[in-house]
Amino acid sequence: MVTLAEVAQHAGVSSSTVSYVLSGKRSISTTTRQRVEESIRKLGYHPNAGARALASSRSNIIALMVPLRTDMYVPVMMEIAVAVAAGARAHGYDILLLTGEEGPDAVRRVTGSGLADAMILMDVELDDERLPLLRGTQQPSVLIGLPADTEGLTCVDLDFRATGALCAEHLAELGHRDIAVVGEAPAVYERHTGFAERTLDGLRTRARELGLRLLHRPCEGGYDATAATLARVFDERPETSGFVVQNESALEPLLALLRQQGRAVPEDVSVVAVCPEQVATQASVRVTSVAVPAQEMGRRAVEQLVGKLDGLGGDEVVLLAPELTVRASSGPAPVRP
Amino acid sequence: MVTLAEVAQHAGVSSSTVSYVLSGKRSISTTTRQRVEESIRKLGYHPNAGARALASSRSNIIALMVPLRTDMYVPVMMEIAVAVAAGARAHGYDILLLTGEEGPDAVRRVTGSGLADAMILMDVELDDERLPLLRGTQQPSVLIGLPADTEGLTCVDLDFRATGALCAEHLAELGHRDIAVVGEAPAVYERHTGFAERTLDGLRTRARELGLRLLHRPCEGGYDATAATLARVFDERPETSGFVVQNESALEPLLALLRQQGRAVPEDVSVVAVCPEQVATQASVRVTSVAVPAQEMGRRAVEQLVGKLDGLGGDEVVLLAPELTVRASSGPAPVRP
DNA sequence: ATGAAAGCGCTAACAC
DNA sequence: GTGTTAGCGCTTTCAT
Repeated sequence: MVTLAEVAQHAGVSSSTVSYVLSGKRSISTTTRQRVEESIRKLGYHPNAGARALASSRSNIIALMVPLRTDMYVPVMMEIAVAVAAGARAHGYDILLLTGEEGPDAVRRVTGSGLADAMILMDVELDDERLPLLRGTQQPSVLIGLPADTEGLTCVDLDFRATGALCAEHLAELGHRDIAVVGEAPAVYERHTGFAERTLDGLRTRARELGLRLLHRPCEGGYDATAATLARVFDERPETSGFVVQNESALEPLLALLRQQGRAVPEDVSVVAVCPEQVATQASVRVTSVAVPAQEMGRRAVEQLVGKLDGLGGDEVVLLAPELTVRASSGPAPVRP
Repeated sequence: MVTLAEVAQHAGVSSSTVSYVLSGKRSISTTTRQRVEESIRKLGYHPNAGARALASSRSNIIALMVPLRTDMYVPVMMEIAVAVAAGARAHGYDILLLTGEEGPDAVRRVTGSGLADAMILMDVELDDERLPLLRGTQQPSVLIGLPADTEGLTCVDLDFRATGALCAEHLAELGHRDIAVVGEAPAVYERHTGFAERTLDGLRTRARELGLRLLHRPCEGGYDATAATLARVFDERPETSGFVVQNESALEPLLALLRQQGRAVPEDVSVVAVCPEQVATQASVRVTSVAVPAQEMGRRAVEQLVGKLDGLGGDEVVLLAPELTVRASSGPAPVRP
């Protein structure tokens, strides 16, 4: 293994000079720099991560805690994770992947050992058990998601309340009066995941203001569960002409079911979804949707975190404004007989 | 920050004793051990990762390289990644997440800096550009996927050739004679990803042996692309009665399209898919499928790697045997007029 | 069964 | 602009 000292010797300079060439923390004459850089290349030198972390108290690693539940809104999570990884690398950081499984212990382990300089938490619950620990630590962190109390925390999330409101508005403008919300799986609500509850809240509030009737049903997703949900909806509210789909794995089944039932989209029924663009555009009907900007969320989270690590910027809640894209699945409400 | 020396002082022992209590590398009297453990708890001591890595030349970190392409067979990748992370933790390792983006450079960076003790590569191409580097390194590694030449490498993968063969056999047994393969996106073949080509190979070989006629069409997935593919298939081979779907994002669209065309599944057309269990069971028809055992692949990869790190076991190719589960989408071929 | 002490490779004062 | 050097916190011989 090539060490910094060997590089120094090879270049005929002191080890600190090599170190400073690497870090750029003090000015080096061009000739010296070139000599050092050449030695580095020739010897194939790579700084030792452990030694560097020990000496500098910085690992240049960001921990990313992703939910263990692999069965839920997976594509979005993956997209965020990859965006975080890419963004982190762009700032010189590597990503340590933690699964939610370990829970708060993982936070302790990572902060305690200095394994990571900072952390990003995904899938934050409204009253997340990891939050007290974060508040009590020096370690900078950013949440992707929004807990009930954001005091002392930095959060990045789509403004799901506005998202819900936007969906309600869109359907209201088209003349729909009876709206059904195909929600997330019951477990998501039981865990009090912020985004699900906020979306619903935005939906309900705006619906009330606009005089819409709203029916909300959690839905596991998949064909059978969606079929059951749909049957219940039309049973209880036959007049329903607008759907807001929150669980993306219920989207395609819903469209297929409506088709089977002879309900035309968007002539008889309008459908609006909250999902990644890809899902909306690849479905059997181009679906009017509010995109979950996974990439941007990941990118912004890293930016916030790097800002904190560099001592700039404090706690802040970044809520991304939702954008609704009208596609082929929504249209004027059918004329009532 | 609490250091090992502080623990030692608090417990009234030398620092080496504390170190040995932690590592268990030499016998300690019960009384001493208890005193030390108590001090550790009382002081809230956490070993410093950097120092440990420097002194022991082991980071207890495994690097995991996942493909950057977030749009492809994502759920499987995510499932594998999470399984790897969980498995690694169970063996005392953390996971460093690398995106394929950096390519071979990431391998150099990680091996050179001692950031990770070993690495797991996903999404391996038949002639992957990272392989020469791996062969030339001391760093243990495991591939998830199978390159063309496995000499000197350890690989874990589903036996995709057998998977293809299994699908062909199943349809042949049911009396089907004209089979169409809805393949992966063209880009997947262009990159010469092993699993796609092997599946096709297994399919073709067995089909020939069984006297089946086989039509293979790459397919981007999504509704429109699948519709186009389906149209071409029936155009060229109107007699087609069996489908093997390899691209999971073409599965639900295919089922919906067949339904729309009035082709009953499985009475008129049989469908067999290669996909995760969840996709097969949540589709609009319970789909006969060969499961991609993502969890087990991740688990096995970690086991292989830990074995290597512990000096046991050498290079090995672990091919998991495919299992076909018959569900509602496949049945006897329709009687020809 | 325990201690003492020599590094591991790098960073960052402190010198000049 | 460059060199010298004292640690960073831990592991691991070598002693006893």
